[in-house]
Amino acid sequence: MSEALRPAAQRSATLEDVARVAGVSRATVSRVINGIRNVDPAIQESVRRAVASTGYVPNGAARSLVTRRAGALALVVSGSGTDGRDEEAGRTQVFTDPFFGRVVSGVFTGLRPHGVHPVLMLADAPEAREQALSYLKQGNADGAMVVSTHADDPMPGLLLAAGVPTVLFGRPAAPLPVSCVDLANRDGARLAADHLHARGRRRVVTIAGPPAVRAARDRLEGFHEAMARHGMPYLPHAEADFTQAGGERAMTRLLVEHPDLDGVFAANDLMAQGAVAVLRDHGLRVPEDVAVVGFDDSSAATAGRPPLTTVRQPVEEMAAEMARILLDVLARPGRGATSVIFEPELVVRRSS
Amino acid sequence: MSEALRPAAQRSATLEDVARVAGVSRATVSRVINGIRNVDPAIQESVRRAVASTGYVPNGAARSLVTRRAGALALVVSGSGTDGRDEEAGRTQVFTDPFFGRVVSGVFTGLRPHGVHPVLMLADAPEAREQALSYLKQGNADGAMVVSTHADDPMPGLLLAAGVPTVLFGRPAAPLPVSCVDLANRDGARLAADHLHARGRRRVVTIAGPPAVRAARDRLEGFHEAMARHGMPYLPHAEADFTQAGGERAMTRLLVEHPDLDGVFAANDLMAQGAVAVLRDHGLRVPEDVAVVGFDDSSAATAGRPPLTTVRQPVEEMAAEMARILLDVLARPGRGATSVIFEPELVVRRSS
DNA sequence: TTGTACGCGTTATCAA
DNA sequence: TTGATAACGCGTACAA
Repeated sequence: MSEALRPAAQRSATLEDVARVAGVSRATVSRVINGIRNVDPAIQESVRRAVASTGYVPNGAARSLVTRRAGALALVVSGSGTDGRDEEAGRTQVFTDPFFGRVVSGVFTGLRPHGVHPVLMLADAPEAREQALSYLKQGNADGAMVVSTHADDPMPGLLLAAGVPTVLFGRPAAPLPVSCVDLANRDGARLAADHLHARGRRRVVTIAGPPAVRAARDRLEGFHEAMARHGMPYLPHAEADFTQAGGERAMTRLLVEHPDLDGVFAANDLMAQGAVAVLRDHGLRVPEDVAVVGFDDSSAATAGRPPLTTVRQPVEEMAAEMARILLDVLARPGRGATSVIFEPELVVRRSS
Repeated sequence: MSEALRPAAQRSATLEDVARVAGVSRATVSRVINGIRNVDPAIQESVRRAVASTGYVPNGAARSLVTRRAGALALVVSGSGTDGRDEEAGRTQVFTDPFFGRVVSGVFTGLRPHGVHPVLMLADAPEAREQALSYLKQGNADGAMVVSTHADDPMPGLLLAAGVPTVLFGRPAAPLPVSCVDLANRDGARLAADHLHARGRRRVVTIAGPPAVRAARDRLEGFHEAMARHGMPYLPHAEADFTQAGGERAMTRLLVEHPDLDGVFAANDLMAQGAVAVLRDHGLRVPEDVAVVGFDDSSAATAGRPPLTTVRQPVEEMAAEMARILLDVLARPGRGATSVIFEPELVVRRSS
């Protein structure tokens, strides 16, 4: 149709245009733009003027075609699919979890100084995984940060096989040669155990996370180990799904089977919050009757009443480090895998 | 250095390679890849085989250089900066809010069918805005979905001026010719008002959101209008920042000034949750002594005790629609701005 | 239906 | 220090 229909269809200025205006060659303009030295200051100035007057902005595609850099990194949320539930509800569940928000926040902290943006990818089903993988193989992102929920998540392996620079949040299940950041989950659980024991709790139960999640298993095992050292080798526990509702259901079951319990350790704050709610529903006082300890020190820990004693996981710092590691791998490839393990910390509040 | 140091540095296959293997021209391979008809089935087959054997994957940069399409859309969180607080803490605040998670979830719903991924951008300060803007101008994303917190956010205007296809979550403050999705916030507030009035509450207070947020203002005004129609023209209100902690502070203040209040309307669920906590701290029963109504129907509404009566904002649907509109604008440009207003719905739970 | 050939906007190499 | 010029990998008129 007529050009008139697209008023501002003005092909945006190219290097060529700037060069013409400045009266130099494309190459020189490119050098100025990319801050390469060896350019006459006077020429630099006139080029800058030309850039301003033409409103020139480099074309990202052309640039990455030749540099082989996309200037973007993927943040892959690699899940297990939404076990039969409504698909969108499952997604909302994942993205609404404070954990996800903290990861995003930390990633920004790590990426911002480099002017890189994260592209979000959800790999929660085979097709979605393929889609994400092909997107990465196309070079639309230079590397991937992966936070996966299931221990048997195939994504890390697939990325590695595809040669995509990758860093994981959480150690890989199989011993893959891949960089990662993680928390010393067992240590964290031990802190909780020692604390509950020191508080004189002797009938303690655990609300564990999904056994398919490595961090969940580590927390459970670490807790049980520590309690065993305190002379309490057999502890009841119920499994839940890291949600508050799941925590409520688990607490309800445990309360039926062990009405005399006096301490609860939950593998994350959301479930701990659910536990507190159920305990109070049953007329039990927290912490007088039952002490509750959570895990993560997320916003959920301070949202309820009473605020939760919890094991702090510095998610933001970890995510920022994950981003930095990836950036580093990109900057000088060929280096071996790095892994950084963070130490948890007990935060005592009023629930214990 | 020596090539040997980079084992798998094998330049990935190009169209050219595939063509050679299949014994056809680049053009034909391209046609097969892009599903263009008029290709002999036999040739199609041999091309596919060649693609498989070479492990060919199209190069995104080269492709978008010629198609002028990035295949990515930006999700811009355009804030006001972190009013003096710690920068990362403010970010975590934003990303941890259930609202953000729901937006992300909905965006995925809208984008997934088209194989497009959202690249996340945080424009919470002048530099960040510039960075985001230039990223978009470089063509790294084909359009932007903007959820901005402040009414006087310059981002929509800047994007429009830059010619970036844009859709807003929430009407623009100034009457810009830009597409958007929004909620009929005043109607929602009216639902809450009518409900509280029907419940016989006559000493009602409001916890409003930041006046700089348009939705917050609309909810406050809508509530007051409706209450005025019920014969209660003057209602006390306190302003907070949409966080639970803010809600707690506001509730505390209101309680001091109006110890006899019997109803609270909060402009979002997080603040309502905070209000409930404070009310219970003061020995007041919800809903017997004080009825509380929230807004959003986010996960916070069902997290606490009692679960909140609230005005449902279908954030996921709205975000999905925002994505679809943007996709549509991209598909056929030159169309006027579309705006879709969603209707809120009262969800009665036990807090009122 | 297939192939040829050009252009997309940069960066980078090599002379000058 | 600067300027030609060759890639980079792909889509697509146009010709065959």
